[in-house]
Amino acid sequence: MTDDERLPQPPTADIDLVTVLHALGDPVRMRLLLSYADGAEHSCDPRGLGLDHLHKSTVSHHMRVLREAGVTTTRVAGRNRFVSLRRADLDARFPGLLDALLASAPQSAAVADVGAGAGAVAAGA
Amino acid sequence: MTDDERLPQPPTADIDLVTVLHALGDPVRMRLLLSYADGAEHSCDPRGLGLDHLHKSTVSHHMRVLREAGVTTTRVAGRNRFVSLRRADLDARFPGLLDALLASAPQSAAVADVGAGAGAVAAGA
DNA sequence: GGGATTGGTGGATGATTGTCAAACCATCCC
DNA sequence: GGGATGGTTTGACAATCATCCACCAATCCC
Repeated sequence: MTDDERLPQPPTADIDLVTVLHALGDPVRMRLLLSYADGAEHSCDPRGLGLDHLHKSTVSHHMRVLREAGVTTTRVAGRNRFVSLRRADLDARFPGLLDALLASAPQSAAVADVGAGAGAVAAGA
Repeated sequence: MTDDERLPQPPTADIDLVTVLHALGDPVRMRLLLSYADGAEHSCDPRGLGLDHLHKSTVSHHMRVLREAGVTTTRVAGRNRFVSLRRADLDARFPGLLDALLASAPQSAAVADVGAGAGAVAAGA
């Protein structure tokens, strides 16, 4: 499960705060973060996340930025990639940051802004 | 004191999380944030902040970005500008965020040479 | 194998952005 | 008035970035 192949990502100690903030300082990536906040693994399919207006490659680009910043991890399983939040790593490196962000974000990054959020693709499944 | 003229800034309710994160997703502005974390008012002089390598207009630009994002407030007194953190506003809008940032930042945005707290400026000069 | 599915790569392009330089403006002080 | 001081504005320029498009790569299923 969790020991599949993973796309390259920075080790926990190398996660840089400014890089993380830069990654999250974009409405699309903030929207992705909110989706990943449920702790579940998500496919790369942006449908249902209110990002239908974006090209697939654009979403792919944003997910890469999040991963390279250390925000997410991507597990490769067959032709699917399962993206999830590196919550433990982020909490260890920046205690309280993620909680504060997730508590504050919905007010500023309302789903209505980007579209209707139908929820996680793989959440709970 | 605090009712001098102030440069334009967004009202508290309009401070947007993504905009704030975008503003802080830059090493120079993160450095400024750390300087302002002492709660004091600071002149626009970047000397002593480890930003000596930057042109003054560049620093001015970064301070404008911070102010327009709602991170700082600027009081105009004579020919001086006194910049300070909008800590109460930020805490009200994003509880815990600033604390988490300031607790985490020094690890990532360490400044090599700054040994003097010459950043804080007494208004009575 | 052949086709469908899932997702990424690379190029192109327009928009932001970080930076410097020089000019400018307001204020203080002699 | 005339400098000197503190800071902003404007313009220019290179770098980064977000986005789209067309094509590609790996995998699953029949």
